[in-house]
Amino acid sequence: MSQPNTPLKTEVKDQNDNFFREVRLKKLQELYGAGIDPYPYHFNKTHEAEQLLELYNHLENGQETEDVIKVAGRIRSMRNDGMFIDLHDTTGKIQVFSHTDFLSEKDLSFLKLLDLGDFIGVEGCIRRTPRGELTINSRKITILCKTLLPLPEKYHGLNDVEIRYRQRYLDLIMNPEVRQTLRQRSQIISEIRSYLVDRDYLEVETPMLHSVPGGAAAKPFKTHHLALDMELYLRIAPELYLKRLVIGGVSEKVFEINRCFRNEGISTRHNPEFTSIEIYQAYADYYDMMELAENLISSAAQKVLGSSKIIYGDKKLDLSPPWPRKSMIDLVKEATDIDFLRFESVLEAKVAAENIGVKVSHAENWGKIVEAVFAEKVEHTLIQPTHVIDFPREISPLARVHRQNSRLTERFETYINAWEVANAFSELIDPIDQRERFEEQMSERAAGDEEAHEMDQDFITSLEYGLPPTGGLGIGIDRLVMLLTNSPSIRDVIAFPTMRPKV
RNA sequence: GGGCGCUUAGCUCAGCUGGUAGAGCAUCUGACUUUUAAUCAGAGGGUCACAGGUUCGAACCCUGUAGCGCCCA
Repeated sequence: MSQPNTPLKTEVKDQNDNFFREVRLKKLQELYGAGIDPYPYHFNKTHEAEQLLELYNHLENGQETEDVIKVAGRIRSMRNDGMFIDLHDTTGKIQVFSHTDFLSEKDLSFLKLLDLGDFIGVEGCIRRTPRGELTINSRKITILCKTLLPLPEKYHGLNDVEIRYRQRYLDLIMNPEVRQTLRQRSQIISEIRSYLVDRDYLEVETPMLHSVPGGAAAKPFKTHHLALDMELYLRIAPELYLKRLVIGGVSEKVFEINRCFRNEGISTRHNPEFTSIEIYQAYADYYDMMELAENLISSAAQKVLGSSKIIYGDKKLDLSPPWPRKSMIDLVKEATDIDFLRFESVLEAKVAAENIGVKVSHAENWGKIVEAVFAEKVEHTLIQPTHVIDFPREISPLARVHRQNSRLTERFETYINAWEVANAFSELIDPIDQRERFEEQMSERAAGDEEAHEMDQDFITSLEYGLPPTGGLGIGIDRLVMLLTNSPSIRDVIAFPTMRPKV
């Protein structure tokens, strides 16, 4: 229960904020006093700012019209005591002109109650000023929302990265490129979705709450269900559920675009919650998935940016398919002159890795050693899109054994700008092999690898009812959006990145 | 987890060798009234992230803490 006599609690940071609020609260009271509702319910706008700029593109300097239009937006600038207002809506800016020729004394005095940041609706006639600015001669201004706090400074804007991420709404108001990036994110996801839906892939949803976290090597977030009194985990990947759907035959082709959660550190390329797409296609193998990855990504770039050649930082990236396919073993051989397939024992591989300065103290099997050498010696060289194919079996417990070499699997990861952007396999469909892989993972877990996969008995059971040959592909949406929007940090492409609470 | 750096007015930033707080924008008052970061005059606005320490004296030096950033694992 709230106490009736306690003053209204606000999010005000300090006394100075109060000073700015006091001024605006006074204006708010004056609006009420004049019988004006500072928070009305509705406004009938007829045009967007950008639309007007196009519609009246032909209007010459100094030319006036009798066309009455209505626009709405936020006041971003006022000059000459409110005589000139820059009104911004989500499409752009239009200038509003208020003059005694068109407005009463009462209307003009109302202007004094407006502040930068307030939302207003304007009705008036379109003209172009002698200096060429498209302008509305206002006949009537309606306040649509009185603001209580001032916006950051208009010229230098908002730079403080901490405020930008914590109060993203301010970042969005002040920085057009932030709006642009988030709009492009939406478009990219939308294009990926329609590419797949157009080709008869079925979009599905699988659980976010897992009793056994699976489908990836990662530490999960733990939570608790009260009524069932049980531990649950936020999912680290949807993989095992999506395969169950293919087993069930809801569709031969399914995909899910949704959040995953991994309990690990934060960096410019990692956020604890991130968006991925996973796609499964019956009767397909990893070669089909390579083509799908290339087509999905290049067509998204084409649709959203108008080109499959993109610029990221100081690099030019060409996403036009096809992308080179190189085996992990060969890439390591090219970089180090060492053919790890030669080594039959873990010890031989370990010595070879250590001889070239790669630390493998925690790598207790051949596959992990190869992976460590790859990560250190090769990864940073993979700037242009490259499918790295044929991963060691030990680090790929959900991928099918390679048809030519039983030490490897039919798995690939796609690297762009040295980042892992996609991960895909010919899925392991043999239930007996899958059980053995899980058992190997369990012994690694017992040996201290917290990220090793857990046994999922129901998944094995589902495989025993039969998963057809299937190709699976996962793409990290956030990193893809970073690449396509030239964003240096993953936080730039996530509207509300994870932050530690302040105070 | 480790290293380096940042934190000063609402915002953007100065602040010298340690001597007690500055500018622009924003706000308020007034002038002006077809401006384009409008202009002019004046005013108000500070727990210098937080907590200790050194010192006659700390935004500044030292230690710790917090948040944030970059790099590394």
